[in-house]
This record gives sequence, C-alpha cells and structure tokens, in this order.
Amino acid sequence: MAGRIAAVSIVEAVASDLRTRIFAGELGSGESLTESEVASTYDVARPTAKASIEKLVAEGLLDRGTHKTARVVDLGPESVRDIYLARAYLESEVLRRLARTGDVPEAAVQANRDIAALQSGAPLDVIEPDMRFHTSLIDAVGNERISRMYRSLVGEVRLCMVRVQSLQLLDTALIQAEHQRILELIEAGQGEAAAALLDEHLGRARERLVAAMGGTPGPEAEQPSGLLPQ
Amino acid sequence: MAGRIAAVSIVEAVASDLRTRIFAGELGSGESLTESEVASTYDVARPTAKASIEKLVAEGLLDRGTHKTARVVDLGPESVRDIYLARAYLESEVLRRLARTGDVPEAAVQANRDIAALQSGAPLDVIEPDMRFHTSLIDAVGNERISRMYRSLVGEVRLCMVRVQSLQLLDTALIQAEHQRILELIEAGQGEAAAALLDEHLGRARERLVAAMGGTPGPEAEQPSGLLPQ
DNA sequence: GCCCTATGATTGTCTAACAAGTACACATGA
DNA sequence: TCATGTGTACTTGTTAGACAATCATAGGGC
Repeated sequence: MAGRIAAVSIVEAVASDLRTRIFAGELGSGESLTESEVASTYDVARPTAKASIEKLVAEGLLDRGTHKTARVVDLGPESVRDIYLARAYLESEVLRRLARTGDVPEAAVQANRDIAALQSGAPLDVIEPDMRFHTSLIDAVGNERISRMYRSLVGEVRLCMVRVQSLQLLDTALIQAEHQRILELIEAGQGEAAAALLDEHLGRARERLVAAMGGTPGPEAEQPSGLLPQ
Repeated sequence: MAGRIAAVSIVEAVASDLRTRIFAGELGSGESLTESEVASTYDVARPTAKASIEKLVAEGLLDRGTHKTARVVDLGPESVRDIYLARAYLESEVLRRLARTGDVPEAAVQANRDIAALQSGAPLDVIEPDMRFHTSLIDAVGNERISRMYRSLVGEVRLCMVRVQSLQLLDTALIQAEHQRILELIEAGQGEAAAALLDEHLGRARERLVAAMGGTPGPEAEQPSGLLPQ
C-alpha cells in the first residue's frame, strides 16, 4: 500500500501541517500564530488560515480568545493531571470490558511489538507506537463515540510528551513490559488487575510530567512496585 | 437574573439558534440546510453561515460531506445504542467515584426537584432537567475534559429524545424516583449499586428509543425490576 | 511613578466573484 | 433495456479586498 491518495481540503492540509509542526516541537508552547502569518506561510487566503486555526483550537492544540491571537497551548501541571485522569477514566473501564471476553486486540500486540523493536532511537520515537497501543485498546470496544472522545484527548497528550521529550522520563523497556503484562491480564480475564496496572502505568507518567513542568509530583512518580513479575 | 447579556459572535448566535430549532424539532432529521439558505434566513454573509454550520457538524448535530449540503443527522438504532453505551460508560464510573466520598452534588438534587415539580406538561419539558441531572453528576468529579467529552454526547442524546418526543416513552415519575434512588445510593457509599441502577435506567431509555425507531429492542426495554424500594 | 490617550496590529465580518465538485435529467450507444 | 456519457443547475471551496471593532503597546500629561 503505497500511500493512499488524499484529496483533502486546503483547510485540512494546512491544519494537518500545523499539527505536525506542533507535535514535532517546531512550534513551542505559547508561540503565537496570527491568521496573516499562517496565510502567508502557506500562501492561502486569510479565511482559509482562520478556518485551519479554528480547527486546531477545537482540537485543544491551540488556544485563543475573541479578537486575540491564537497561541500554542501551554499546559500546566493541573491540565496534565486533568488530561491523564480523563485518559485513565476511559482506559481502565475499557480494560475491564476487554478482560470479560479475553480478547486481546491484534493491533495492540503489534503496537507493543513496534515499541520493542525500537533501538534506543530518539526519545520522541516511542510516542507514536505508545499512542497506537492505547488507542487500539480503546477502538477494540467498537464504540464510535468513545473512540472519538479518546481522540480528543490524544492531541493534548502528545503535546505533553513533546514538552518533555528531551527529559527522558520514560524507560522504553518498562513501558513495553507493562503493556505486555496488561495484555496478558486481559487474556487471563483479570480486568481489575489490568486496570490497576494501567493506573500505575499512567499515574507514573502523569506525575513525572507534572514534576518536569515544575509542579509537585505525587507518590505515583516512583519506580514500579511489584506488579510486574520479577 | 433576567437573561444575562450575550456578546457572542454572529457565528455563535446563528449556530445557537439553529441548535435551538433542531432541539425543538422544527428542523427534523434529514432536513437539508444549504449555506445560502442559512445566510439569507439570518441575513448574514455566506462564510458566516458556513462557519455556523461547521460548528454544528463538529457537535454531531449536522452531517455533511465535501461539496455536499449539510443535513440534520438521522440517527439510526445503532447510533442510539452507541451514544447511550458511551454515556453509561462515563456515568457509571462517575457514580462509583462519587460514592467513594459520599458527596451528593447539590445541582443534581435541584435538577431532580425540578423534574418532580413538572405537572404533566409537554413531554419535551422533562428533557432539560433530566439532562441537567446527568451533567451535574459528571461535572461533580471536577474534571474539565470529562465534562467536555460528556457534553459532546449531550447534543446527540437530545436529538434522540426530540425524535421520539411525542411517543411518551418515559414516565416522569419513574425517572424522578430512579434519580432519587441513585442519589441515595451515592450518599450511602454504594457505588456498585448506583452504577447498576443507572445501567438499568439508561438501558431502558435506550432500548425503548431503539424500538421507537424501528429497531428490535433488547430486554432492557421492560418495566423496572425490584431495584427500587417497594 | 501612574493614568489616560493614540496608534498600530489583529481579528470579525462583509461583499463579490470564480473555480470545482455533485446530482439529476437527458440523450446516446450497444 | 440497460449502461454509458454529457450537460446543466445547484452547492460548496477558496480567494480577494475592504471596513469596523477590538486589543496591545507606547507615549504624553499629571
């Protein structure tokens, strides 16, 4: 499959590129984006640029008030907690449901395999397969709205990760091992245990992000306890 | 409080009125809304009308593809199930959390009082306080993103209800009694029982809506079992 | 030093227009 | 008859340029 053709609108194309640049860290937190700037950068009309910006605002990637210039959102520690708790909210319940049938979604297995295949590349590289692991679990319940809601969080989550990309907060091997264990617990029908491990998994990431942003981390930031075998 | 001043943009004003008309059933399912129509109706420029329409599309109230006229969404039985299961997903977990602390949000109590105060008015009248009851429970957990996600469902839920407004699927007294019982269970710290009752509450509404839309209802459509006292 | 005004930058909205796409009816061909 | 092509009307996508309203900042007056 050599890249399917994409006949998207100009608005979507511009929004997509801006998104990429934000995720790549090229547009840092708090950076301003005027409509005219975007318009001239991409050589489009201002209304088109405006529509693109509004799209990203709706996604939570940009922030703007009436008559004010849009800025890349600057997530504080409280927002990080808010985002991660909302994630855990959705995901833990998903794990319980999946454990009831014991189905392990193939896409999640593959995503975790991709994480394992990473050889100490750039720390940024783990983000994509990590995200894919979590989204594929969500998608496995087959509820369109739940998937949609989760995706509205994913943009902000990535933003968090970009912000602290260079800080090496996450140990790839640990991430991979915990994912693996979660999948095993699902297969074994142990939903509560899977949810508990997920809470630890997300809680640790959350509190380390908080600490890295200058907030005071909770106890979840510590190293993993005995939930993983040996 | 005599109607607070609203200095919103024209786009928002138009979108808001369209929303009201959709919720009031004035714009029925499948009805088309061209940009020029909207523009001339409200005497605004077409780009403004376009933006309003796109806002409603993002909310899930309108449906449209590229170069195609926007239409009021026509929710089928599968969508109704999807929406209600997503609701239950969020709400049941909320009840468990609220039960842990035993806090009963005052806004929910008030909303249910408003339902009780309804005297056999139009069947449509119960929708607003009913929604308010559920949203106030969600808001009580204090997570901005979860509240936002829930609100993205509310629009579609109301759409369902409008569609079957005249069918009298819901007995106001029963709704009110179940709400009351849910609040009691939260206060008593019985989160699981509250979640179970909520599931029954939503499941019944869901399957009756499905039946009313021509789908084949599940067993949840039946009268309430013994979960309520006497 | 502080408050107020003036200027510039930016956004909100409009008009007008053209390009491009969709949908439907119609005619043409096998 | 059915499938295919064509054409026209309608609708949306995008642009250009303009003006008003608002925000931010710098400068002057006290």
